Amino acid sequence: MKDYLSQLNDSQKLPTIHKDGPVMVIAGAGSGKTRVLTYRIAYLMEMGVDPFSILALTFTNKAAREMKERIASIVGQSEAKSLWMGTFHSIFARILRTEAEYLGYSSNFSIYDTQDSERLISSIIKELKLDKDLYKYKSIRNRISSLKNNLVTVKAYFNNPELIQFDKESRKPMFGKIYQTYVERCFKASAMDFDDLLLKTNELLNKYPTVLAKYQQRFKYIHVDEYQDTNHSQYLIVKSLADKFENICVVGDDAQSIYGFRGANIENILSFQKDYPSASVYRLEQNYRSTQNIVNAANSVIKNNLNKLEKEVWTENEIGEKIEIKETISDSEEGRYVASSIFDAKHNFQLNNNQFAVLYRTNAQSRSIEDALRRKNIPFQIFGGLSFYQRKEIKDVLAYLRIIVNPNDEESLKRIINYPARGIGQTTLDKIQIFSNQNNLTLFQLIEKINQYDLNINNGTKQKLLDFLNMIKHFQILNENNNALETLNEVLKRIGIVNLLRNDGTPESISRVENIEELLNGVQDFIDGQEDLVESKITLADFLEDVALITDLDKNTNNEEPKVSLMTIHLAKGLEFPHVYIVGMEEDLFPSALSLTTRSDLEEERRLFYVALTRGMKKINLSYSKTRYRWGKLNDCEPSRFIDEIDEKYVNYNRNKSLMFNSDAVSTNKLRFKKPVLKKSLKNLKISEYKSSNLDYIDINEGDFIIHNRFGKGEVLRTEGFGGDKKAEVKFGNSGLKKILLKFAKYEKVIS
DNA sequence: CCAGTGCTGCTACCC
DNA sequence: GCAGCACTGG
Repeated sequence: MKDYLSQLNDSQKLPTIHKDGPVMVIAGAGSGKTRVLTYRIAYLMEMGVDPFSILALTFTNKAAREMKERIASIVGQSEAKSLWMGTFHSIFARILRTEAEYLGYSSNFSIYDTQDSERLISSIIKELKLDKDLYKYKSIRNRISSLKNNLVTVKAYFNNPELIQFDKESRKPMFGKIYQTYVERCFKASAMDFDDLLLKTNELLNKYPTVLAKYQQRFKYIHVDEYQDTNHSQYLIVKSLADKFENICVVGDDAQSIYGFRGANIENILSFQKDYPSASVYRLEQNYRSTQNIVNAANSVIKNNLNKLEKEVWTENEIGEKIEIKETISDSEEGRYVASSIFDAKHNFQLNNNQFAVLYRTNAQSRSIEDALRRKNIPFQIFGGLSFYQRKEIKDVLAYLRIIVNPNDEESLKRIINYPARGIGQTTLDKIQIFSNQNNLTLFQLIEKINQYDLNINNGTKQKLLDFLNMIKHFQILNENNNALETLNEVLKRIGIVNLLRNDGTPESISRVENIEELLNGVQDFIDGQEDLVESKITLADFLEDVALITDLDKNTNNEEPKVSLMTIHLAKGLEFPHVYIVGMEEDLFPSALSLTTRSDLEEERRLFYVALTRGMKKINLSYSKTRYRWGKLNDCEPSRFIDEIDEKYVNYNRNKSLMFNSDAVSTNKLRFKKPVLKKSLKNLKISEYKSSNLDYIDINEGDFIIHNRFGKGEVLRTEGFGGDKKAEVKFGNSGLKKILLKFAKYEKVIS
C-alpha cells in the first residue's frame, strides 16, 4: 500500500509526508508537483484523515478529475469520491448554493458568463445615455472585474476618493453609477458573475462567523495548486478557511505566474512565509520531463527576470536535440513549415499525432496552422478560442434551460424572448424593460402581470408575451418530473429551432444543428458520468452548473483518434508534449505589444515563454515570420527578443534560408486580393480600400454574366442608376433573383 | 416587426 | 477577418 512513497525522490517525499502545519512547495516546471499533491492527499487519508475534511483547489476541472482518479487508484474509489476537489469557482459555487440565503440569494442563482456581463453592461450604458465610445463595455467589465477581485464592492468604491478621482480623470465619471447598476441588476436577476463567486464567498465568510466556523471546521486540510496564479480574492478565501488549523499546503512556481492580467498576484507566493512564519518551504528542482537542452534553454531565458525566487531547475535526462529556430516569410508559410515538420517527424520516428502540440500567443494565430494541417491531412484539435458553450446556437438553447431553472435570469430571457421569432420586437422589449426597471420587477414577473399594467402594448402583443410565459411555465412543470435530457428534448421540439436552422440550409446553420445535437450528447454524457449518484434524477440545475464552469480543456477526448493539439500558451500550462512548436515568435506579438510599457508586464510575458518552453519533453521548434496578417492587414514583423535570450548553445538557427528560394509573399497576396491592384503598395492596402475602389461596375450591362463571391454565377437581367448608384438585377443559378449595388458588391465579370 | 445589409472596431491571455 | 450592431425598406 505504501510503496507509492518509494516512487518519490527525497525532496518530493518531505512535503508529501509533512502532515500538519503550513507547507509551501516551490516546484519547478516538470518536477512532479502533481505527484506530490496526489500522494500527499492519499497519505493523509491513510493517516486516518476523513476525505470530507480535505479540500484541494486546482486550476482546471480536468486537473481535479485526474488527480481524483490517481488518488482513487491508491485509496479506493469510494473514499476518493468524498474529497472536495475542484476549481475555486466550482467549489465555491457549490458552497454558495448551499448558503445562498445568507446573502439574500436563492440557491438556483444563474452564473453569468463574460458575454452575459458584457451585454448587461452594454444595455446599462445605453440606458444611462452615456457615450459608448467613451464608456466601452469591455473595459468597463474589466474594471468591474478587477475591483471585485480586490474586494472593492460598490460601497467601498464610493468610499474611496482615489478610485472616483481615477475614473473622473479617465473621463468616465459615471463609472461608479454603472458599477452600482450592474450589481443591482445582477442581484435582481438572481445571477452571479465569475468574480462574484469569489467575492460573495468572501462576503459570506467575513460577515457570518457561524458559516466561517462551519467551513473552517470542515476543511481541516487545505491544498492549493498553482498558488502563484491566485488573485487577492482567492487568497483571502484560502487564508480565512485555513485560519483555524493552519494545515495549508500551497504548491506553485513563481516562474510560471502568467495570470497577472486577470488579477493574479505573484506576491501571494512570495509572501507566504510572512503570512505563516512557521511555514516549511520545500523546493523541487529536479525536472523529470524535459531534455537537458530544453531545461537549460528555459533557465537561460528566465534568468532575465529580476523579480523571482531563487532556484535552479536541473535534470538527469538525456541532453537531447537543440531547439530549432525557423524564419518564414509569411504566416501561411509558417503554417506549412509546422505541418510538414510534423509530417516528417511522424513518419521518420513513427510518432502519433497526439505527441505534438502547436502553441501560440493569441487564438487568432491558429488559422494559418489549421489550414496547413488540413491540407496535409493531419488530424488536429483546437482548444480554446470560441468554445463550444459560447456558440450562439448553444447559448440560445442553454438560455431556455437557464430560464427554466431561474426565471429571473434577465440576460437569458432577453436572448430568447423573440428567438425563434414570435413577434415580440424591440419596441415591446424596450417598453417592458423600462417599466420593469422602474418598478423593481424582473421581466418575467412583469409579464406574469402584464394585464394589470398600462404599458401601451396592444392586446395581440400582450397575448404573445403571455404565450411565451406559459411555454416557459410548461417547461418548468415538465422539468420537475423529468431529467435534464428529457427536458431538453421537449424544449427543442417545442421551439422548433432545429427545423428552423435546417430549413435555412446554409453550411453555417447545418453546423449549428450539429452543435445542438452535440449538446444533446453532452447532456447524455453528463448523465452517464453521474449514474452512481444517489439521486436517480439528474437535474437541469446540475447540468447547468457544470456547463457554466467548464473549460475547453475539460472536454473528454479519450476515445478519439490521436490528434495534434493547438492551443494558447496560457491553456497549455500544466500540460506536456514530446514535440512542441511555438509559433509567432515576433516582437509585438510575443512579447505582446501591450506588455512593453512596464517591466512587470514584460516579465510576465517572459514567464509565459518559460512556460511554453517547459511544456516540451523531447524537441522544441520555434518559428517567426517576417510578415503576418493581423486584423486583415499585412504587417512587417521583427523576430522576438526572447529568441536572443536563449543561450545560443542550445539552439539551431535557420535564418533567412527561406528568402532565397521562396516567393511565398507574392503568391499569398495574389490569393488574398483576387484582382491585381495597380500602383498601390500591396503591403499596406486595407481590404476596405480595395472594396471601394471597385471600378468594374461601370462595365456591367444587361446580358452580361458575373461571378458573385456569395451568390455564384448569374446573368444580368437589367440595370438601373448611374455611377456609384448603379444597381443590377441579376439572376443567379443558385440563389435566384437579386438586386445588387454594383459599387459595393464583390464580383467579377465573366469575359466571354 | 423583421430580415438583410453595410459598418465598426477589435483581440492578449480565462474561470 | 469577423462578430455584433445600426440602419433601412418591405
